[in-house]
Parts: sequence; C-alpha cells; structure tokens
Amino acid sequence: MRKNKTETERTIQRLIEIARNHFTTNGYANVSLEEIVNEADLTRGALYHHFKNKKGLFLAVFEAVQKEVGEYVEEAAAKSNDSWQQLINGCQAFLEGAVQTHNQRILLVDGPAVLGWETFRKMDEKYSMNSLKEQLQLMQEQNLLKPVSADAMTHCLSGAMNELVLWIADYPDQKDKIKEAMMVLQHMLEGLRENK
Amino acid sequence: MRKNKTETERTIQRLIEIARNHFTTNGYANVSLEEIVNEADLTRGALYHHFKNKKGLFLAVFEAVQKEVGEYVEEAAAKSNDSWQQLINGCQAFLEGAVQTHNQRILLVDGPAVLGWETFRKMDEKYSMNSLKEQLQLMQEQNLLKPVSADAMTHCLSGAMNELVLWIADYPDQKDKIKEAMMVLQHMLEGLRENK
DNA sequence: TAACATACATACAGTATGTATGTAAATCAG
DNA sequence: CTGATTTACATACATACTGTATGTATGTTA
Repeated sequence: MRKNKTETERTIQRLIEIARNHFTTNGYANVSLEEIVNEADLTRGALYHHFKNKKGLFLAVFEAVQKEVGEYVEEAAAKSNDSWQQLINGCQAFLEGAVQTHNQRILLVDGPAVLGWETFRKMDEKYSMNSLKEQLQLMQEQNLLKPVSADAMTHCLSGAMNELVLWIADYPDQKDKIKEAMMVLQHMLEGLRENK
Repeated sequence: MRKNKTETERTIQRLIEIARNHFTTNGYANVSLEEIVNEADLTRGALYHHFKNKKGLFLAVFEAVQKEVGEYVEEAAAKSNDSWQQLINGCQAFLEGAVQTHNQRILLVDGPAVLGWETFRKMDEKYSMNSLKEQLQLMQEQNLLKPVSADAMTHCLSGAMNELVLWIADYPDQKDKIKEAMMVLQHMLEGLRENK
C-alpha cells in the first residue's frame, strides 16, 4: 500500500469530517459526493472504496454526531448522584449538545428520512434513547416515577426534547430558550413523579 | 381546453392521491415521478404543468394530509366543553389520526427533510401546532396551566406526540399503545396543571 | 522477487429531474 | 361564426448525480 494504516484511517476521518460539514450546512439531498471528494483532494473512487454508498457515508457521519452528543449527555448526568438530578442534567445536556453546530439537521431532520425510520430508531435506541430508557427504568424501580409504560415515557421525553432542540436552534438567544425548555420539561417530569 | 375546470381539478387531485400512496409506501426519495404519472395515465409533462416540481407535488400531498389530521383533531376537541378535556381529546385524536394509513411517514419523517425544517415548521404551525398553542394559551389565561413559556410547552407536547406516533405506528396493537401513550401524556400534563 | 492486496483514479452506464418546445382542444373576441 | 389565444397536456432533450466496472500504482507478504 502507499500508505500505512493510520494514514488510511485519517483519509476516512477526513472524508467523514468534510461530509459532516456539507451535510449540516446544505442537507443530505443537496450535497453531491463530488463536492466532498474535491475538498478532500480525492475522487469518488476513493469514497466508494471506503464507504458503501452515499447513505453509508451519511451513516458514518450520523454515528459520529450521535456518539458525540451521547457522551456529552452521559458525562453531564454523571455529575450528580441523585437519580432525579441525573435525569435533569442529562436532558439539559442533550438540548445543549444537539443544538450546537447545527447537529440537529443530521440527527433529527435528515437522519430519519435518509436512514429510514427503522434504521434511525435502532441507532437512536442504541445510543441516546437507550441510556434515557435505562435511567427511567431505574428510577421506576426506585419508586421515583409512576408505574406507567417506560417505553412510552422514553419516546415521549425523547420526542419532546428533539422538537425542543429544533425549536431552540432557530433562536440566537439559545441559553434563554434552553432555560424555558427545561422549565417545561421539569414540570412535565413532576407529573410523572411518584408522590410518596 | 379539452376539459372543463372540474375535470382539471380532478386530474390534480388524482395526481395528489396517487403521489400520496407512493410517498407513504416508498418514501419521497424512492419515488420517481414517472411511476406516478404512469399510474395516472399521464406523462411528466402534465405533472410539471400542474406542479412546480417534485417538491411542489410533495408539498400538496403534505398539506392534504396535515389538513386531514388537523380537522380530525379539531373535531375531537370540540366534543367537550371542558378546556382540559378538549386538550386530552385533541392529543388522542392526533395520535390516532397521524398513526393511521402511515400518514406519519409524510408528516413526520419525509416532511421535515424534504421541505426543509423552516418550511415544515411554518406549515406545522399553520395547521396542527397553531391550534395546540392557542388551546394552551387559552388554558393559561384560565389559570389551568402554570405560567411557563407557551411556545416551549407547545413544541414540547407536539414533539412528544410526534415521536409517540412513530413509536406506536410500529406495533400491531396500536389501540393499546395509544392508551399507554395517553397515560404518560396525561401525567405529564398534570405536571403543567396549575394547582389551586 | 513474485503474487497479492490496498488505495485510489478513470470511464461509463443508468436513472432521475427539470426545461424547452410542440400540439390539439377549448374558450374568447369581434 | 371564425380567428386568436390560452389551457392541458405530450415529446424531446439537457443536465446532474449515483453507482459500478475497470485500470493502475504502490505497498506487503511468502
């Protein structure tokens, strides 16, 4: 080979990064692979060597973004020992993480449409949704939450936050909007809290 | 002209209906206009005469679906005089309406991606979201809801329901899932209720 | 060093959108 | 009633993009 393994890996990462930029700013459908490989000083042959097709490239980008946000959420949640506070921290971190750098377009707009709802949901469950669900189930076992369907709760919360992200992303004063959103979320969660 | 006005209108409606079927079953990106016009015994020329482009056709379909669901929601809400019950009725009707006949793919998956988030949100606000927001604001004025951002509440609820629809749609026992979802929604709304 | 694999480049085929142009029928003007 | 114009399409074509097949140089391994 012309290049050693790390060099090749860097090529792949570079393609992912460039693609990520294009996808976030122009949207999946409006991005041609030619633009991407041009910027990477490669040809489409190289791209198709490393990725199955356009969707495959998007999948790689999607995973990267999701992993990034997921880690940010976990990190924030871990800052507290109180289950309830962990949930709140995680929610806020998700809003913050998904809003920034227009991740939301990849995660929430193009993601479902390009990958298909089935694939999208599997990915979402694997990363962000799963940890949320586990947290909610844990809290149910601790009698902190009412004994209603954890699945429904998970999707309810997840959906609420996804939409809130897209709402927030449109405003310049995102800090304020995140506060407003968190107020609502906290109240809603209170409704699910088990009253002792 | 070869045809009178109603005849022309019927051509347009036929195209919208056929397109709707194709979009719901195959998704926007996997539908070629040729398939659609073939089924309508027309050519793409006809389609481009009545619609600006593929996106324009989708927009027409999207509007039709949204209007349909919106009317179903309004109708359900109007069955009660109690504001709180109206909200509950409306929420349930939305779940039912959006779930059926795979409307969800057009409304919630392809919609944002194809139209772009901007356009999608405008449409969504014009139809479904607007009535929800008005209802929430009304309830706030009646001191039924806590005085938190009505915007945030609207998006929160709307997002929750959207995601719930997509979750529910995957199950054969949708009636049960809708019940589960409504349980969670009602609890969450309780958290937003103003305690006298 | 010969066989093979890797990392690309190049060329091409297929398919889809969108546009420009053509045409028959219907309506309208006088 | 007849010529002009508009409507509702069809046809033909230009363009763009994806995906695939093939070629090639370079590195690796036996």
